[in-house]
Amino acid sequence: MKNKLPKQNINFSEWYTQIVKKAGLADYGPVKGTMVIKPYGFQLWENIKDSFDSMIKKTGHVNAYFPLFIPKSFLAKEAEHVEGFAKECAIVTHTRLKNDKKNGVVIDPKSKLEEEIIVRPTSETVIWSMYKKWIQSYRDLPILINQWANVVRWEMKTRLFLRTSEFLWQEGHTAHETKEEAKKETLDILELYRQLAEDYLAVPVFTGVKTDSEKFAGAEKTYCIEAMMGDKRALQAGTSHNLGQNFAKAFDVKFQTKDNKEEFVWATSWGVSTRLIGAVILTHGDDIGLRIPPKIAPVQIVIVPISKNDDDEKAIKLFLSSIIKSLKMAGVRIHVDWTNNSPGYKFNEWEMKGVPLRMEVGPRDIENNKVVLVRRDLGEKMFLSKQDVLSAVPKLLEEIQNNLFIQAKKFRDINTHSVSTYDEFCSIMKTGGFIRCGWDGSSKTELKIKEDTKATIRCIPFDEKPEDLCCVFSGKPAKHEVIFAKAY
RNA sequence: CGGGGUAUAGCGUAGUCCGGUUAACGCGCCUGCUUUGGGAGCAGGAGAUCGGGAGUUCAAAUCUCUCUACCCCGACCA
Repeated sequence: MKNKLPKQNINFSEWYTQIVKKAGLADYGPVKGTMVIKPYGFQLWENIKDSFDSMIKKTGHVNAYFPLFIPKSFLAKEAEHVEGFAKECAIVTHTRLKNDKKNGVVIDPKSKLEEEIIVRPTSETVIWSMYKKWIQSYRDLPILINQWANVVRWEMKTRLFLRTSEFLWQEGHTAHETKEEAKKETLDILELYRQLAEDYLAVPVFTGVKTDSEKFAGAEKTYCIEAMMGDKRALQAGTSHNLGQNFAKAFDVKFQTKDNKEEFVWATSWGVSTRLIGAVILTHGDDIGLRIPPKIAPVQIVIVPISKNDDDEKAIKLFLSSIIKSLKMAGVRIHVDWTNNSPGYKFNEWEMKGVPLRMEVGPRDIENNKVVLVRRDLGEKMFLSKQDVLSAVPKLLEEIQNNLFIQAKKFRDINTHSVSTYDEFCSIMKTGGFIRCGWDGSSKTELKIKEDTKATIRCIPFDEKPEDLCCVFSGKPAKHEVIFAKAY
């Protein structure tokens, strides 16, 4: 055995970094905190992206593109927003380099910009500066725009996919006539995020509201999906913000109502990022490698031919041609590994890359008119007749998709505890997991618990039942039932 | 950004404490032949100014300083 991964339970963090690199998902870029997404990882992203893109198009949203560069002054228009992002902005101050005998290339001081430009950490400000031009009357509303883009946040500590200085995401920015409509939009999108996570990524999530201290800088309310990773820590997988009239006021975006009154526009924004790939890895991965849910897997079935000579190879190609053709027609993403590596090598390689199904075809199978199928999620080996393969593969892919979700949900549920005393709370936090408990609603309590245990309130779940609960920390009657966890 | 650790060929390591020939090994890579049902074999070959820079010395992978990246633990975040 070579090229082995570290065991998850020995060093989960190291396991993560290694699998990302070994499975060919990504590599480090030359600038600190940057990431190269390699073809296998990018196909995964494209599949996630396409799934969500069609969801939002079905609900009336359209794509557009706004610039990477934002005037520095824009960021200052919304007070909380500056506060939230000022500390992590990349700033363009000059526009030219020049040659220097001593130091190679240096900044040309003559090219200093009058007003410095920031690289977007998120696009609310540019977008609302444009919406001001586009919106006059209620007839211009709603605006339901999304963009697929890169953003830059200068993070101190970075990790591939989970937190990089530059990342890819989608950001939706909508403008509405009424408060209710904006709220509905925020919640409708959250529901799409839940579907994306659970039905496509097979990642079970809690849905809920962020507390004030955890909400987006500039939002009235932030709704989120929160998932549990394989090390029992929480990952915020998507957020949907009800921005109220904050950005409309900051950018002076008013519209005329039907009865000819002037009113500020109501706004939402929402995003998911390449972090979702991290969620997939950390939710489903095991000591062998990745396990990618079939719906988003770049390769859904890999075929490993086993041939002893050229005649075998010819026979296998012939045997496979009709199978491959029909599977492709059925929309199955298929790859045949004709490399000269040994079968054992290929088995390990593709298991590490998380391909849901493997088909083995050798002389023995051809003789019996059969193929071998192996499920990545269970390691189960099956022998199927050639005729049965076509109907079995789509069914198996569906089963694997469901099973990954069930396994992840089971894991999350047994590691989600309801507690009523702070002693219990602390002892559970030592071993990890989610805790559901009462909270008195004060930021002080929240902060104190964070200082003690490193756990934060991931969300106030929609299905909370605070009625008979007391705050786990203060003992006061609970204002909310919340979910605590250590987060990524 | 603070504390601790690591950095030697694409990957994993030995050598570093105690400075001294041509920097060693396994895997991978290239060529050829033989192979192929759980990480194939033989033969030949390429590949490292020892993370970067500065210093001490007749001599530095080895000692000193500094910078950078990664890992673990804290503060910030999607």
